Amino acid sequence: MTVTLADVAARAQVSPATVSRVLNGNYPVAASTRERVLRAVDELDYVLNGPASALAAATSDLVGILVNDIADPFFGIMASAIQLEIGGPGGRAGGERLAVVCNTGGSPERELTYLTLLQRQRAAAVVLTGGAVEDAPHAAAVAAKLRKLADAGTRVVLCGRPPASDTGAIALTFDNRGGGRELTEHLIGLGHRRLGYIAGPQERTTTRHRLEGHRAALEAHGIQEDPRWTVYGRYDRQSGYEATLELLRRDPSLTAVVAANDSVALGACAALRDSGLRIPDDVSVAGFDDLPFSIDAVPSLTTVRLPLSEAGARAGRIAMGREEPPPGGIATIRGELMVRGSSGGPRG
Amino acid sequence: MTVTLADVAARAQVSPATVSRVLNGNYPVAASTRERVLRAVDELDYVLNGPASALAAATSDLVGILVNDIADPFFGIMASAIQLEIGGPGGRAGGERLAVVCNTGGSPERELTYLTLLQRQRAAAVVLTGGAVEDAPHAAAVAAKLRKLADAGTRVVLCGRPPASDTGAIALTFDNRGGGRELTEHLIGLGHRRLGYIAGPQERTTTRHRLEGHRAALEAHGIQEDPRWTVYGRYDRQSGYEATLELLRRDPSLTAVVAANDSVALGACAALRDSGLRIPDDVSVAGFDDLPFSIDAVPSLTTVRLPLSEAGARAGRIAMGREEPPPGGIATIRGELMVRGSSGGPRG
DNA sequence: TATCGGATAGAAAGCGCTTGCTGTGACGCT
DNA sequence: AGCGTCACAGCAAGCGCTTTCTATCCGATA
Repeated sequence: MTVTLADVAARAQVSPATVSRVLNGNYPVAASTRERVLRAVDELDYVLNGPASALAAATSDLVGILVNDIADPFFGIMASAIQLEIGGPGGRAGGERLAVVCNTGGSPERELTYLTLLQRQRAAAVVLTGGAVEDAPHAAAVAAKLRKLADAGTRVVLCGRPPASDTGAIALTFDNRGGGRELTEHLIGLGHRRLGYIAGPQERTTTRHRLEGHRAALEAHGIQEDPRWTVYGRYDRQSGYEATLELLRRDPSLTAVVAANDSVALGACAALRDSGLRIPDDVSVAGFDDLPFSIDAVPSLTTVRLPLSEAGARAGRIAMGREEPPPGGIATIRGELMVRGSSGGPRG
Repeated sequence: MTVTLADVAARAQVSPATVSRVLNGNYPVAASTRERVLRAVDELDYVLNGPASALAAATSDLVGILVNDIADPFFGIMASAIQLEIGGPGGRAGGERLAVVCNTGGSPERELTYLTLLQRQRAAAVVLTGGAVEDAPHAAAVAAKLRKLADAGTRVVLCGRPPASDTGAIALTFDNRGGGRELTEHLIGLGHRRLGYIAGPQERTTTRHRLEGHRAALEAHGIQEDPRWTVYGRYDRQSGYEATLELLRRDPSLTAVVAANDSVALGACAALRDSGLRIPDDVSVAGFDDLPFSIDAVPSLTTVRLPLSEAGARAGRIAMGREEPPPGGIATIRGELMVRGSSGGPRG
């Protein structure tokens, strides 16, 4: 039925071992023999049996990429960059590895299960993207899993995620706190004193860090924060829309709204517009991430650019062992403030 | 070093066979024994060796999802929906399958290589999303590969892709032609007579079908198309921007621009704005797909909604054998015209 | 009480590949 | 001429699991 190594060997009049070596190309094989084998492979249309090979060699060519939400370009862009470096066919790397993207949907359980699945497959490497959940038991469970993976020889890289100590994982972290701070300082510099903040899900590290940056900026400028000014939500447009209406209801005198990310900011813009407010004349809006669509918003969005592609590429290279990990296994990647049309001085 | 089935068996004082049966749960095992085994599994922190299991059972729990561009929400949304149905952890399905999304970047070679990789892994199913490339040799190669996969027992589903005859693949196709036609008829109905068209990459089926629909509408209404009115490009914003400037250069009297998809339309809007033209007062714009951000454009985008989530979910279910394939193995999914603010009557 | 059949558990044969070790000529050196 | 050295090629032992076939134990049946 299916063609096996042995069939190829028989056809090429060599031993299975030789065929294997030709295919893996890590052992001297005479040119003439190699050619004969290759011809047989071709003629028989032979396809290597991945599981068998993985079993025998105790390694596989699978690389896992965990993302929170594959429909969100934030993750899509990183995943794309990682995958390009991992290899996959046509990527920059030589070997053909199967880079697989796993969608956790932000659920801790699914994250854990995917890690187990990847462990089960004896993945060569795993890259986890996006913020982590701050639930202690879960964090411990993930850390334990990561350590186990690392012990088993799987390279583990965190991309845009806080370091997980004691796990042997390399971490490329985004400076969310610094970015948040810079963004809010920009608004304060424009003269804003009453700023609403639309945060992401409460339990995520990214949410907390960005918010901390925001608050640090307020504090540094002697602005007493009003608890009414913060609303938690999800990282999507609708959440931004609803949260903005809520903010407006709580305090109509706000002159600026800082959003947890660009999608949320877009929702905020829509809500403001629907409320008859002009941007930035009545209310300034700021986002985070600088996703491609942000520049197309009207007015274009002031935001903090995160080098998603670059970070992903680097994570991918490290995962493949093609780049030295940063000293200490941790690198912090800074964002860049992008001042655009959605922010301006407050009215009056 | 690593814990194996045998270790668990030893600890539970049973044979490896019994442990395997407990884990796979398809053979009668006494409750007390089962419990003992499960406890041993837990205590030893045993993780099944995927490759070994796949080898012995001659099947794997991998499901491949091929997408053109993972950074594009069009694919992200479909992939997400597919994955949810495939199972993956926490999905609707019971079994834990590893749904992996593979990013072809629109490259035929990578598409082919990924298919081989999946074949190598003995994937349980494969879902191909997005339009195909019209290059004959490549199409034949893909068809051959799909047939081989199907023969090997892998379920193959095409989602948003034209049928591939003789391959045993189930196809859920988007009615791009019909959608394109409807969209253009809407504009014609508003009074437009000079319509520019920004197409996608020339060699893609999706590009051709949408354009054919557009032209069919023109013809049906006795509008003689001017070759200058069509510009080919890529499916991204920048391409839309550039193409629009080109269209404006070629014929400044255009009163409407139809874009190959929403991203392109957004670029078109930006270009028009930058050229001092108002939307829709001076020029109407229309997109395709109705991605989430389309409603946030200013003005919001008239477009054709494609039920990406629904289609993806259905493809996923079919791939898992949980839904009957459509009669004949082919289903056409229609889009729905969404009339919004970016289209209006021509000036004058 | 002798016999059966159902319910479990085990033994063992692979699944298809990799790889350490063992030949085996051919070559170059002294 | 004799012998160490290479460059290759093959043997065979697994890798860790599944699954067929067989053995065993028991209560049930006649």
